[in-house]
This record gives sequence, C-alpha cells and structure tokens, in this order.
Amino acid sequence: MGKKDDSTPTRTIVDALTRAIVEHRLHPGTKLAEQKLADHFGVSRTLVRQALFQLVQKRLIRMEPARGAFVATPSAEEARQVFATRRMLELEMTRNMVRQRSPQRIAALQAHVAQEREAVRRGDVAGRTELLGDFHVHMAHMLGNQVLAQILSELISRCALITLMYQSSRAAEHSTDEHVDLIEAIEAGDEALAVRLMDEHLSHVESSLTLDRKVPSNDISMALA
Amino acid sequence: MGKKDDSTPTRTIVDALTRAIVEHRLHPGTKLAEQKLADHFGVSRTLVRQALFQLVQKRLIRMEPARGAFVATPSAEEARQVFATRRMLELEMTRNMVRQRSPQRIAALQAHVAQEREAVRRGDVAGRTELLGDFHVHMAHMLGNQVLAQILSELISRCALITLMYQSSRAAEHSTDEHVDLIEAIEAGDEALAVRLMDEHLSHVESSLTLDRKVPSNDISMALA
DNA sequence: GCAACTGAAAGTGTATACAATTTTTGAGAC
DNA sequence: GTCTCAAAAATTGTATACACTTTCAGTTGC
Repeated sequence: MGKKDDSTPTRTIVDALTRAIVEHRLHPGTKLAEQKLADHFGVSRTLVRQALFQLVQKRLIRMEPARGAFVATPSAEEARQVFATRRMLELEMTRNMVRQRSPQRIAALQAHVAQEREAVRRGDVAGRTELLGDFHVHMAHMLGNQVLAQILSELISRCALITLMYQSSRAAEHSTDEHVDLIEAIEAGDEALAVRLMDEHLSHVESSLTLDRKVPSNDISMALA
Repeated sequence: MGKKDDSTPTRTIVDALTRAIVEHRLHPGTKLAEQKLADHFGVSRTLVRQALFQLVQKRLIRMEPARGAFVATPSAEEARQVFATRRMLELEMTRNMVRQRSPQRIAALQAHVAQEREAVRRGDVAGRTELLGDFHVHMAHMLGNQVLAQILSELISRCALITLMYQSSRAAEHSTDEHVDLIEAIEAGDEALAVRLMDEHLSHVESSLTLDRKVPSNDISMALA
C-alpha cells in the first residue's frame, strides 16, 4: 500500500511481510520465527527483529514476551473501531475532494479505477486488493496531506488483515463500481451525494468482515516466496 | 501522552525519549548518539536502536543513513497537515461526544480540567503540556475507540514537538478555558456550538506555532536526567 | 492408557564484536 | 589565518555469541 523504497534491508523485510500479511498469504495467528525469517531473507536475526518491531507498531503482528511474534488477530471490536476512524477521516476527505476537484484529479481517479477493473478482470487477487485500498490513499495524496495519507494507509492495511481477501471477485467488482459512482458525484460537485456514497461504500466493505479463523499456515517460506 | 507500562526496557527508552522530545528538553535537530544513550540508560546499543526505530515511526526523530538519529524538525507544511488531520478526527469526535454525553463523562472531563488548572497554577510546564494534550485523548477513550485514541495521541505528540512548549502560562490558561467552554457546550447538548468551539480551539493551538529553531542542546544526559 | 515429570532442543532477549562509513584532528601549503 | 588533505577516532550497520525461557519428546509412575 504505502510504498517507500528506502532500499534499506529492514525496510525490505517490513514491506515483504506487510504484503504477505495484508494479502493473507500469512494467516492471522501464524508464528513468525525469527531464525526462519532471517534464513529466508538471508540476513541475521538483528534485522528481522527490527522489522518485527515496526510491524508491531503497525499492528500487523503482536509479540508475546519470550514467545515470539505472531500475525495479528484483530478482534471484531477492533475492526469496528478501525472502520469508525476511517469514516471520520474519509467522509471529511471526500468533502474536501469535492471542493478541490479538478479535471486532472478526476482523470487520475478514473485511471486508477481502470487499473482496478483490469486487476479484477485478470483475476489478480493480490493486485486487486492493493488497488482497492490505494484508491483511498490516492485521494489523500491528491489533497496534498501526506500525514492523512500515511494514517489512512495504515488503517487500510489493518482492514485488509481483517477483511476476507478472497472475497468473491463479484464483491471486488462491486467496490470498483462504488468507486466509479463516487468519482461521478465528485465530478458533479454533489458534496452530499459523494459523502453518502463514501459512507455506504465503507459500510459495504465493513460488512464483508469475516470472523472465522483459518488454520495457520506455518510454512513461512512458501508464503513469502 | 499515551502511556503503556509494558515495562520492557525498550519501552522505557522510547517513553523517556518521547517525553524529552515532546517536552522540548531535547530540541529539534539534536543528534542522538547511540552509545551515549546506551550509557545513559545502562543498556547496550541494541536496545537503544530498537527504541530509535520506533521513534522514527512515530515521526519524533529521523535517521540518516550512517549518520545517526536526530530529533525531528517538522516543516511548517507538515505542521499544517497534522492539524488538518486532527481537525478531521476531533470535530467528528466532538459530535459523537455530544451525542453520547452522560453526567459521568462530563464529570470526568471536568476533573481533568481541574488537573490542568492545578498544573498551570503551580507552574508545572511539562505536566501542563501533557495534560492539555491528554484532554483530547481522554475524549477518544471515553468514546471507547482505542484506535482513534492511539492515532490522536501520536498526532498530539507531533503537535507538541511542533508547538512552542514554553508558551506563556497565559496561553495555557487560555487552552484550559477553552476546554471548559467545550465541556459546557457538550453538557448542554449543543452540537453545533461544541464543534465550533473545538474548531476554534484547534485554530488557536495551531496559530501558536513557532518556526524558530533553537540551538540544539547536545547534552543528552542533562536533558534526560 | 494417560497424567506428570525431566532433559534436550529450539527460540527469544541482550550484549558484544567487527566491518564500513563518517567525523574529527592535525600537519602542511599558501 | 585558513584551506586541503590524510590519518586517527568515533559512530553506525550487521552479525554473532550467550544466557535464559519456552516448547516438546520421551519416560516414568499410576
């Protein structure tokens, strides 16, 4: 989602694990053994550890004293709070987007949605999930608020961890359609409608929450390959 | 601000440095040499490093490759974005607070303000700054949204790094007065007024920004003592 | 058969070692 | 006096070492 290629080794590990978790290649609850990760990335535990601590702050993993790191298993309550917070930010963001709309921005959003459609069409589940989230972060960047974009990016990562990724491509299409409708409302300058559409969109995403716990895949190497 | 006593050594270091930075005992731009910090805390560089990486994520310090860690020097633009984001969250939070008000909550907020007054009265600059920020986080906790509270806590830490701490105690009193007015509006159930007061309050805090750069104090030990 | 125990194996938490880079110091030229 | 440059000192980035805790297999006792 929020990509920065600092190209520092730790960053590489954080990004790789983030993607694996967000894309559900590593299931909630999976143990992340430091030596196994170190072997996989070809570095020492030192760097793996730094990466793990950063993921703890991003709430994508949790660490239990002397027991190790595990992919986070957010509670339903936490999910509710994450979505409530997204609403606070994104409804207001939508208002600002309507007020500061421009043909270029509309075009950029439309181009983004086209990418979403393409990912859905070719069955690229990982790319689709990332693009659907990036649509929201993209809007924050357009408003020129990097702080907002950063926060939103992290909240959306947590949403992806929470939301069932292998939602039907039917549901993904639905999200894309909602993005299209939202863009139209923004283009038309209809603030009330745009806000309502964003609100409903978030409701739909939230309602696709899944609370079932998959059996953890312990094969870290395969998940990261 | 957001205190958790995990009692892990790394946490201790993060908290100590956070307080030192937020309370302006360590000025923006100050070099944070790892060995000096390690000596001060009586641990190895390993733990100091873990702490520094966490502070980077909280945007309280920045790290330059092979050059080390420095207390962050947020730009005016970043400050603007932080406050814009706080507004998004806090205006909506204020609305929810009005809707979900109760005598207990009002009383708790009033008790908090009493503490603020006490800190102002006895000239406790550090305590005052912390309490003024905690007022906002406290509201988030009351709404039962820990996610919001966490984000707000971090934004407020960044604000404290940005805002001149040694603002006149006159300005601190002013903030406290605004808190009192806000509570009254909430108690009266006047949503529009409460939101307006919060908006103005944030404007006042934001306008007390200082852009002058103090000469860095390099004496880490003294600042942390 | 199964619960409780014991020792080995594996894993985490912290310190230390060492290579690579940056900063400082000091001598010499102008 | 200060500018340049090279060697020394200090500092960072990564790996490794080691103590301590948890996990697990095998065994004993019932």
